[in-house]
Amino acid sequence: MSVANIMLVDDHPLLRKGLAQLISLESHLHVSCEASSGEEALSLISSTCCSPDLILLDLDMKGMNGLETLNALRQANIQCKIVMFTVSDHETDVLQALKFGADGYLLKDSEPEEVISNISKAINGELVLSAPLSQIVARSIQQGPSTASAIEKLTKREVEILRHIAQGESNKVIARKLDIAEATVKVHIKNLLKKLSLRTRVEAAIWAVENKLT
Amino acid sequence: MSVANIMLVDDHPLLRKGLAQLISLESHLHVSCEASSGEEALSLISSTCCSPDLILLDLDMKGMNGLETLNALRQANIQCKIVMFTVSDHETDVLQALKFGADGYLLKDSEPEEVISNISKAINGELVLSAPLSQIVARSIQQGPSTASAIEKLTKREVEILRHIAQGESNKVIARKLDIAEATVKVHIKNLLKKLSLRTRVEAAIWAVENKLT
DNA sequence: CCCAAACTACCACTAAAGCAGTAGTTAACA
DNA sequence: TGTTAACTACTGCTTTAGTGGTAGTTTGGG
Repeated sequence: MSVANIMLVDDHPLLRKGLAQLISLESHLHVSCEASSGEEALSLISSTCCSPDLILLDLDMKGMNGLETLNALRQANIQCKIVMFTVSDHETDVLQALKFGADGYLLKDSEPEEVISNISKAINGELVLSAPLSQIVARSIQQGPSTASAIEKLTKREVEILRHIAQGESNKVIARKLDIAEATVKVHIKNLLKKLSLRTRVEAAIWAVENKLT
Repeated sequence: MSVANIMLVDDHPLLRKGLAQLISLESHLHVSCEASSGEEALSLISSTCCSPDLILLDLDMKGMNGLETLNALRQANIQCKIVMFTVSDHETDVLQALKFGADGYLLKDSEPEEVISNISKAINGELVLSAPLSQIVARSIQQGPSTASAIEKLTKREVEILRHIAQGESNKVIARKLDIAEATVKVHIKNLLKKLSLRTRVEAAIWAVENKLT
């Protein structure tokens, strides 16, 4: 293969610089364009201003986050390799990314050499994961598709109510805001707790915060 | 002034590379050494292997975090400029850092030019803050030293119990684990809620998680 | 030595949360 | 068309949480 074009999507300019510089040291890799947000990435891609062979995509961005961007890109039928590049080693993020069609998931605290070699592998069609993540993925497969897409099992209403719980609101307040009976709120909470295998609203709030549902 | 020596402390090798490269473009700045953890930074400094004019210190690191490192450096009577460099715009982090004697607080999503100019200013003795933070700091000063060091107002026992709340445990469970009466747990919670200006254990749990007390 | 703060404990009470079961309406779907 | 899932609502009940007040012990600092 000649030279692979790479697109960087990250809202930290400095990290982009670091990555770009690192990549520029490799003769077979070339950073063809950069975006500082999911929205920008989408418009760049769709306007065919650049057609990278691989996209390095940050997860934790303002506005449209990495997973949403990934999903949007795949919906738009973008076929190039997409590798997530993030600090999050949360199981849900990893599994969601893979589910949405990511070709890899690398952690930002990896060694530079590892990042480069993984990018190269991804370009050649390998699915690459940062070492610490293999266990997580393996474990989740053993346990079945339970913990991972837990949130997908929730109905819209349940997710909505979970967000309110994660704001510390009481059932009464939630009921008033959603204009439904407090009893109904309780029902939804009972159901969502069961789906998430949690026991109390406190655990639900913690879960929501840790999974950035806020 | 001739050339200012800068030390980078961050557990992301890539970000260090990016920063180093950016800084190397400035003739009056020079990266004299790097550390990937707070512990490493301390040992490098104390062994006088390097004596930087300014330290760029990440907040969110494994092991010893940025605030602890900052504190340790100041305790060790290190007089050089120390500027925090992080993604966190949490009020508590900013105020804690300033309290511990940081000479600045920059956000990682700043523009590179802004970072460079702020580093230069810090070296010249200015206290530098990323733009979005000025408001936060100003507001907190208006409101008095309340929200900031909230956690410092908590007693050891209260912090301990707060951690348990942040695990989703009930009063009964906490009481059993700490081998005290449930009524006592309630008293501690009542007190810590008041100190943190919160109303329920759910809010406390959220607070704890968001402030990484877990 | 005394004081203040922290930690402990109890009581009584109100409010909130959670569980179980029943049941009506709507909308999607086979 | 019948079935299922989601959303809604209610009752009744038990458990947990939270507030107020009182009060004893311990501990560190002036």
